[in-house]
Amino acid sequence: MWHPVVMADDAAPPMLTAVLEVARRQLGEVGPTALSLRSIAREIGVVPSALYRYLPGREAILTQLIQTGYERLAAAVREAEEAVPRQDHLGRWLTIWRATRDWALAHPHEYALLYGTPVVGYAAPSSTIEPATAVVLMLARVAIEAHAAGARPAAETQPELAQELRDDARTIQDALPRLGVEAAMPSDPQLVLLVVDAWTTLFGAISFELFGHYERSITARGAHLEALAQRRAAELGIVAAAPSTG
Amino acid sequence: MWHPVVMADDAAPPMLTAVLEVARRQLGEVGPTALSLRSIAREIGVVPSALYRYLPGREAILTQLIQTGYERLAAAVREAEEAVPRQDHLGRWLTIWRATRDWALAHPHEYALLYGTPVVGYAAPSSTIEPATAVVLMLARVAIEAHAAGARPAAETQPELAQELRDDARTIQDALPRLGVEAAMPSDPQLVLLVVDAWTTLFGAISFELFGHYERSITARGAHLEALAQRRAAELGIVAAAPSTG
DNA sequence: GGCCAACGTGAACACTGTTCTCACCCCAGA
DNA sequence: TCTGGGGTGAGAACAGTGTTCACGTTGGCC
Repeated sequence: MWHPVVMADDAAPPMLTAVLEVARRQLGEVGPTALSLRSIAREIGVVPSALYRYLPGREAILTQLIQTGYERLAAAVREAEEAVPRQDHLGRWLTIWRATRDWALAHPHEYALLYGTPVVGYAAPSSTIEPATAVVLMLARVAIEAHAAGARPAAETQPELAQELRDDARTIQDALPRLGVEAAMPSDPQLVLLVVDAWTTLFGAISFELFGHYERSITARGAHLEALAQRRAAELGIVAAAPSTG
Repeated sequence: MWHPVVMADDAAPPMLTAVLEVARRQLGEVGPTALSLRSIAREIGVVPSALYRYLPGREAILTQLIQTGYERLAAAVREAEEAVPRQDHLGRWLTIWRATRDWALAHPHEYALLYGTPVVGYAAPSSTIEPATAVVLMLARVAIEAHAAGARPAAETQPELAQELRDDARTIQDALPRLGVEAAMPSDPQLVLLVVDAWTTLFGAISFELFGHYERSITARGAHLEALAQRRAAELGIVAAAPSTG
């Protein structure tokens, strides 16, 4: 059992913030598994055991980094997306994809901590799964607003869906308002599932790129992600807004 | 520098095979980063330094496990796929997806070693990237055979492709015969790129499932992967072969 | 002024990967 | 039959890790 410092946001001990600062800096250089508590203490100029006054152990540092990592990723993507005109749904959609990839390339080890092999144990603490939903929620918001503006999913990509999957879709749909997505959504479960599809593709592609699986096949990584984003947008019926002679 | 035992397939030292056997067994329990050379030596009943007669270090064990891991995955998927009638392209396609997921669920740590955060260093040795292509090659073969049988990609999912991406597609296409895929393929780059898309989706979804990102959203994981496979098949024009009253 | 709690130190333990020296043992050649 | 010699594994050692615990010091409050 461990009780000190309930990690309340108000008045965080300066040492704690120093630990997380140094930890994130070192994470930019060495990767999650190589991140060393002793090395962090060394850089702060303190003996390793001193950190145990503020943290229950090494895993807690990683958990904190995961949580703020999701928030930093979300902030970067949100900032990029908000610069695009609201009615340009395709532009917003593509921007989310690009900004996510840009952030991942700029912070590969931090990305690996979030989306690579879990290192804290195989069940993520619930405190880390809520901020993790930010990017998919942004995708969902764009898809919903595009739908409200008349976009319709391509009809031919509609296999018969298993009932349990329809139930998942409905549960997700019902949870959206609570997560800040004002969803006056059609009862069609296809929309949510297509968003989950796109979300999976986005991070699947970035992970493949960063983890070396495109090594001798796809070299035009940016263009490749762009094509994926376009295809997923097309499935959702999200098309270019500007005057296009199509 | 390190020279003994060039890892030739003929007459591998029994200790070496024992190491890899025990290593894979332990990998089934603890995960790649926790895999310990000392623990392996302990189980064999030998002192740690003894292993250095046969291996240059811990990373070499992981590299070996990666290589044979890809081969084991490929074997499992191939066995399942070969049980499906050749002309049932959709059935073969879906079987590849299911078999890959089944193997991943049965060997989560081994899957994490292959498709999670790289642990051997950020450039995979070239000996490990060739067997890694087996699954995507199987997807490609089915897509090509379906195409030869008349399947055509959906026309509307065709954004203008960047030239560099078309070049990648051509390079891949040219490499296929050398990799055992007898490809009398159309010059359309779309087909290869759609296969890469599907490949990315497949492992993206499995990684999301295993690494906990579907934790409170998608619970019907099997049905979900099935839907993804169906959608990717539809984009490639792979449809059910049997008499179906559409 | 004295007390108490928070703080950081230092030593220690149990691990890890890796290197090096040393003894053994078996087999080839004289 | 004796004698090397080479491959083999043991053992100790080094540097590093996460974690625990007992010990001083120090600063603020009564």
